[in-house]
Amino acid sequence: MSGLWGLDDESFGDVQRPTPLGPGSGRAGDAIPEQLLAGLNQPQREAVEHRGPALLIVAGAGSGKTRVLTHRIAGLLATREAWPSQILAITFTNKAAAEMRERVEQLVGEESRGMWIRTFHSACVRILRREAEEFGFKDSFTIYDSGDVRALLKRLIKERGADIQGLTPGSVAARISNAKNELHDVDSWARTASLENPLDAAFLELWRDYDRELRRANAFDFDDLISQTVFLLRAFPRVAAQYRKRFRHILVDEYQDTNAAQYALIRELTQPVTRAELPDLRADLPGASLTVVGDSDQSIYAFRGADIRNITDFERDFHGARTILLEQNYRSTQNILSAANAVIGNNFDRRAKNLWTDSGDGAKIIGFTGYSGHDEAQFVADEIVELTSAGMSYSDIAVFYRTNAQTRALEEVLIRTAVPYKVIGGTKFYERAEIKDAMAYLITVANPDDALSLRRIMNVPKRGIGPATEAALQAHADQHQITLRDAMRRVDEIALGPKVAAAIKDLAALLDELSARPEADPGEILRELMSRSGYTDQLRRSPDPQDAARLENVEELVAVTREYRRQNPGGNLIDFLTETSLVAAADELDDSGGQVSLMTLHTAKGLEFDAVFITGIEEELMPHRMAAMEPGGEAEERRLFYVGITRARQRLHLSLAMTRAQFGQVNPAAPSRYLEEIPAELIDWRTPPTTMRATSSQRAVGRWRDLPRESFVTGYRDAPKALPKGPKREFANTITEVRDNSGMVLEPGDRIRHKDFGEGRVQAVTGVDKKRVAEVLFDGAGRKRLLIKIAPIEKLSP
DNA sequence: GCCCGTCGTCTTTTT
DNA sequence: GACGACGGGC
Repeated sequence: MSGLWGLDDESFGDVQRPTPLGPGSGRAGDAIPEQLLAGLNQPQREAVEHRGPALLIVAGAGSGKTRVLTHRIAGLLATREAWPSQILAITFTNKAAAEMRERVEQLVGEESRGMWIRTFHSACVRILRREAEEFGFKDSFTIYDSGDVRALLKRLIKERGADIQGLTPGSVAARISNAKNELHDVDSWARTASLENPLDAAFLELWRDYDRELRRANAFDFDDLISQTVFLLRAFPRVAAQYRKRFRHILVDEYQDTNAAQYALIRELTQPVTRAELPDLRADLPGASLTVVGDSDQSIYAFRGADIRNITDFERDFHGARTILLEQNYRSTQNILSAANAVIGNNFDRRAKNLWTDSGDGAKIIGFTGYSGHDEAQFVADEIVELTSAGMSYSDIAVFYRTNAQTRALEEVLIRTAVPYKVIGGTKFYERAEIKDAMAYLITVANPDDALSLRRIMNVPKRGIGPATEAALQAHADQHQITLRDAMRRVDEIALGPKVAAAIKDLAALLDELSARPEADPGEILRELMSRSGYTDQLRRSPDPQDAARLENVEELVAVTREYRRQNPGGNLIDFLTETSLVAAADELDDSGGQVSLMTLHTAKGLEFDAVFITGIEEELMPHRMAAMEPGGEAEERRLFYVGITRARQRLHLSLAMTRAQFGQVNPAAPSRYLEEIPAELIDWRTPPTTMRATSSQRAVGRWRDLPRESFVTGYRDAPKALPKGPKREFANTITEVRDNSGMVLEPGDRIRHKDFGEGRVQAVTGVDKKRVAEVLFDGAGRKRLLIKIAPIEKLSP
């Protein structure tokens, strides 16, 4: 236990200092400086000033909760009620944590050093690494992401032959995750389950296998990070007492998204400390003061165990709690807020809350109904062009959708229209095979016990180590109770061909050599691994043009690791891997980029933009057909829509399509029920939706799929006029279709023909090279900007 | 052991 | 329409 806290900036503040203040003991001598209170409205001010054991700040969307939290922290420091090291602020994303840290630093300067402002997961990783030895783990443990979990389960299911029972990696992973979020372990779950059910019995065995494999690999999954921390604090009271003594003020953001395990963690950390537990205390300490901020209307993570009761029952849970309501909105126009209020008002069983602003009605919400997802995407692109030519910056615009699959059409059209964009989340980069390979190499170096990563790279690049050889190695490992990595080192003991044996030995030697340098620059380790393993050579020599792109990706990863080292001097390989494991989608957001942001509605939470597009507002998509079946799912989907609406500051666009492609198949789509909940006068429909929904649910889907287009048009609710007719639009689709117009020379005045927009005249040409953009006035479709290189156009005449 | 073609499955949201 | 599983030919 000694050396628990090094002499770094996080050493314990002495709680017994001259102005000792437990929660509830009243205020310190110093008053909160007026500059920290200036500009706050009355409830905000109260939320900053209140002192007591527990405080719930119910913060409606855009009501300035980050401001309140940061000013509250600054106030605690300025009055000397707390030392920085006594503050623990917990968020859900790194971006939120970084923003909070930055804003506190702006308010109090250097003094913020030593505070823990972290996500749930990274705070827990930190505790687990510090206590690993005590707990029987190595502090070099690695973290399995959902892909790793599935890969492991896939193998285990196959080994047990459980696949015939219909158990899939996905379903088993979800069940284990849910159970762990409920703070179950295998044994406690077994006690509550009825094991006569063969499916449950098989699941239980798999879970046991899975946990055993994780332990053997010296690895944790995401859910373990929280639950194991709770188990640790419960099992080792002395360890728990250290943390309880240290953290005197705990603040939790987005409290409505906490699950049972996270709730338990907060409970553990806010328990009092007695002298019996920590003899060096001069007196017993009351539990830390707890401040939570949240909004039950924005609870959208029930599917991963978030329990809305954590926030609704807060006052009952935490004795002496005070609740403060923030309802004044500083973000959106009244029109946007009215729409949001109207939608969320349809959720029963909620504490009434009404967002308001004094900043005026603003523009009307714009609505659009497209024929197809492509048509809808074209609307989005056209509006973006209009907004930006009116002076709005790309980075102030965001496009939201319910499912990641919807990005395809949007991306195709945005590329063609030359709108710069970035897809947030989707985590594409780290999911590429070559990046996963490179990361597996790094993990294998950092954590030699991790057999999953070792298996992944064992035969990449090809070394002639096939399934049979791998099985022989594993058998040898099992037989001698050693790890797979040990078995590779001792390959001489196995009867294998000389070529394969030499390859295995070489690989083991390379990995061991780099494992011996745990503090080396991660970028340097990666570079050596990639070149000495032959990985880069294999890509370089390949005739496949895609391998050139893969090589570039690997090089980009090397650049990422180097950048990491630059930002975190002394950051070692384990630190780097931890950070990359815990990045959330929202963390990728970079507002300096000058790009439109594309993301799911879930990712959008906590963000705001001048202009927002919410797309795919259709039945089956919003509410999503899967969610609608779950208990409480329909209400949660409504909250999701509400979250999307309230992200917009100035302009809100709502769009849907009459048909939506899925699996390459086109299906009819009906307007979402939520659209009808918005008062009609708030929306200016460019093209209104049909009232198809009323009948669609009663009709066999196949029946009206074949109806002529006119039947879509008749029966529009108060439709001013029929949808624009005209030739059926064919959208040039896949961007993978190789089109290269780089040779085409266009000048103002040229006539061109576009595949979708028909004929038009070039007005101007800007940009250089691959990024040349033509501004074209089409005879029928109006003004468009096109990326010349890839636009589906042909030149007609000079 | 490796390569390549065919066929079936799948998609909700994420730390 | 993408990806993985599987089987046949080398």
